[in-house]
Amino acid sequence: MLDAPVRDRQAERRKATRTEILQAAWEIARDKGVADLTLRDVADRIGMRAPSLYSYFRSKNDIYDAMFGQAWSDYLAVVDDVEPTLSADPRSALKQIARTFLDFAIADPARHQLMNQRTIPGFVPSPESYAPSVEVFERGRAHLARFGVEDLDQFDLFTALIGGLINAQQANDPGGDRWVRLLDDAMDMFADHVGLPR
Amino acid sequence: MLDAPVRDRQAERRKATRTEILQAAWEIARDKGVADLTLRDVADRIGMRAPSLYSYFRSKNDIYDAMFGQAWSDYLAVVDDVEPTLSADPRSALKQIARTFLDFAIADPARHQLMNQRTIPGFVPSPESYAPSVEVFERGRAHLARFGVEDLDQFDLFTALIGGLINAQQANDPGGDRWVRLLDDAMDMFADHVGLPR
DNA sequence: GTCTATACACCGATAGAC
DNA sequence: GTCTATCGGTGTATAGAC
Repeated sequence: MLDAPVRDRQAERRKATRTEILQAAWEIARDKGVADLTLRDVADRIGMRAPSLYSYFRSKNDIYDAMFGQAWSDYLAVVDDVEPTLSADPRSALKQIARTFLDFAIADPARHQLMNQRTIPGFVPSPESYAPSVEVFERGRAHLARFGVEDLDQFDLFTALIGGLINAQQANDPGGDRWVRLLDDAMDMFADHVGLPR
Repeated sequence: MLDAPVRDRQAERRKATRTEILQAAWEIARDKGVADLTLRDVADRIGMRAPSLYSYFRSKNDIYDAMFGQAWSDYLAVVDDVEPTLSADPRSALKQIARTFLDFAIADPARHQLMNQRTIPGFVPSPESYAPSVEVFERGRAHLARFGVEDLDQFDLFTALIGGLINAQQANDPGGDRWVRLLDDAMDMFADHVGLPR
């Protein structure tokens, strides 16, 4: 009996194909909207037939689920990069945290819709895909707690405020900056409310 | 040549059928989600075949458009009812205005999605259907202006704040009250920010 | 294992008989 | 005005070629 090979070339290939499928799906989602994604479009883009995708994902919602997890993992990586560079001044750090999230959302509205809205019929993220989003949430909470903002209600208000600006922007002035440019003002309002020093 | 009849029975009947179609559409939207609405379901509910709907609406998006306009007109009627009863105290009135909008949104999530999110593929409200939402917007702006909150940026922040709470509620804790119960606190935060008396 | 061909049920929309 | 029939498109399932 032979030893198992050190590298599992087949598993590597499989994973590479999955990545290729997801990449194509993201391109189409950015282009036509995440709700207008079709399996035939995805397959076409990588030279496959639609049913072949079922060798890599159990359903279309499974693809959405992988995209959801990937998006939040990507943002978690952004948080990892940004966190060490955050200002020691609470008010400045608050604005940096908010700005980072907002920039990420605005850069890709389709991704934001998938990550933060529950708008795709029948799609509910799996616990595994949901995990990185929970981690991002906890990171933010922990960081604000260092400033003395420890109340969950206050953190919920913080996230709702940022999300509200993003949603208003995308729904009422897509591509513009009417709401987005209010972010710093909004963060000052919040900082005052929770008693951060000026 | 005969005089035209005083009542146009045919037009009345036509309008009644349109109303019946919309009513059925709302029931299904509430039940299965606004994005899961199908013409066959709507037709079935009123004892028609799907193609017959095209005698009353030019497309499915036309139905969405009528629903959009109806929802905002309904809310405008709510505003009409509530406005005379608003408190003379700016801070209290602010909370009443916000609470009214939030209650309307939470009472029917499908309606809120249609009214305030741009999430249905290919649907863009027509100018006629958009008009009542503009009117609601102007009413709110005018009312806040009476308290000295005249800056458009401040009003935009006000609407984003309320919408953010609603969206966070529906996306992360549907049916609960984790974000919704923060409304009064959020309104106090905003009132402080714009300098309303305590 | 990977992919294709084929099929099914459903969708919005249209044509045409009555 | 309402119907039947049908079209092209969708997600999904499966049998079978390689």
